[in-house]
Amino acid sequence: MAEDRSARAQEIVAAARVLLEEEGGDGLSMRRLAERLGIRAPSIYKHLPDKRTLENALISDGFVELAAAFEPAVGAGAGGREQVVAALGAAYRNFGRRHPHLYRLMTDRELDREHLTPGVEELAARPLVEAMGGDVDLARAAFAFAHGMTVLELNDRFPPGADVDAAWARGLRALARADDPG
Amino acid sequence: MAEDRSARAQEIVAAARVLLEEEGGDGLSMRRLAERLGIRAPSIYKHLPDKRTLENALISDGFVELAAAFEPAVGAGAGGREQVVAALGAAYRNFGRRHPHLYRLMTDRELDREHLTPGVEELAARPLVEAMGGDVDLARAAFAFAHGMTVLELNDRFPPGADVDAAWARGLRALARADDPG
DNA sequence: TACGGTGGCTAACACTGTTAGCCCCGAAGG
DNA sequence: CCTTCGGGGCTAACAGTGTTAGCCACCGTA
Repeated sequence: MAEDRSARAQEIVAAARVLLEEEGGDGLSMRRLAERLGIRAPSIYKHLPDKRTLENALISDGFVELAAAFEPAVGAGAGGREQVVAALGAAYRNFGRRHPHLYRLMTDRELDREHLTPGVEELAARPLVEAMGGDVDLARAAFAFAHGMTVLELNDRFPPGADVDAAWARGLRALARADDPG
Repeated sequence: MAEDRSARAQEIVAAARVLLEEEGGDGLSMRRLAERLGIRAPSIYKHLPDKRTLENALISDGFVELAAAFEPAVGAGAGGREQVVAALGAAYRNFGRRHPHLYRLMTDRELDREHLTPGVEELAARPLVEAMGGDVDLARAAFAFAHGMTVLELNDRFPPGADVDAAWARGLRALARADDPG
C-alpha cells in the first residue's frame, strides 16, 4: 500500500495507525504523533501536507485491509449465496471489532474520494456485489445493514442483553434470500 | 421537553439547536453559542455543567422529535406489516435528511444513557419493535439497516448515480417479510 | 439594611491544527 | 575543495477549542 508515500511519510502513517488503535480518535493529535516519532509536531508537515491527508492514508489502508479480510469468504464461494453473505458479514463485523477506531475513522464522515488511494473503495465493495449476483440495490441494502449493525455495536447502541448475533443472522438471511423486485 | 432544565438553560439549548442546524457539528462551540446569546462562553457554565450535557439535551430532544415523526406511520397501522415498516423507514430517513447534524450528533458515538431524559430512547425504538410483531432481533436488524442507509446517505457514501430509494425499498421489504427463524 | 443567590464578566490554562522562519547536515556540481 | 541546495529537523507563534477561578453587580428577601 501507498507507493506514492515517501519512506518517512510511510513511517509516520504507520505510527499514526498504532496511535489510533491504542488511544482512539481523540488521541490522534499531531503533537502526540510527533512525540511517538521523537520529533516535534511541525516537522510532520515536511512529509504530509495536513492532518486530513494523514487520515486519508489511514482510511485508504483500512479499505485495503478490509478487502483482504473478505478474501476467505469469497474463496469459500462453493456454498450458496446465503453462506457467502454470512461469511462476508462476519468478516466485516470482525474488522470493525478488531479496529474500532479505524472503523469509525473510515465511516464517520464523508470520504474525499479524490484523495484516497484510487480504486480502494471499489476493491472493498466488490465482494458483496458479486455475492449478491450483481444486484447493486440489494448489495447496497446489505452494506447498509452491515454498517449499521457494526457501528451500533461499537457505539453500545443495543441494550445490554441484546442478542447481536441473532440480529446479524436474521438480517443477513433476510437480505440474502430477498427475491427480485417486482 | 426538558422540564428539569431551568428557563435560561432551555434558552441556551434552543440556541444550540439552531446553531447546530445552521452551522453543523463543527460550528457548535461554546464561544459561538455564547455569541449568539449575547454573552461570553464561561457564562454558559452557570446554567449547564459542560458541553456534554448540552449535547445530551440536544440528543434527548432529538429522540422525542424522532418518536413524534413516527406517529403517523404507527397511526396508519391498517396496512400490513410491510406498509407500516415502509412508513417508519421513510419517516426515519426524512428525519435524518431534515436534521443531518442533529442526526450525526445523536448517532456518532456512545450514548451516555444515564444523562439522557429517561425513557426517551425506548420511546423512539418502540414503534419499530411493535411493527415487527415484538420480534426484537428482527427489529434490531431493521433499525441497523435504517441507520446504515441514513448515515451512508448523509455521508455521501453511495456512488453518485446510486438509486437510494431502490436500496431502501429492497431492504425494508426483505426485512418486513422475513420469516421466523428456524 | 444586610445578605445571599443569580448571572454576568475577564484572565488564564492546557490543548488543537497549522504557518513562518531559522538552521544543520549531507550530497552533488563546478 | 568549495558552494549550493534540498531534506528534515527546530522554536515561536496564531487562532481556535473546552473549561476553571475569581470577581462583581443586581435583585429579592429576611
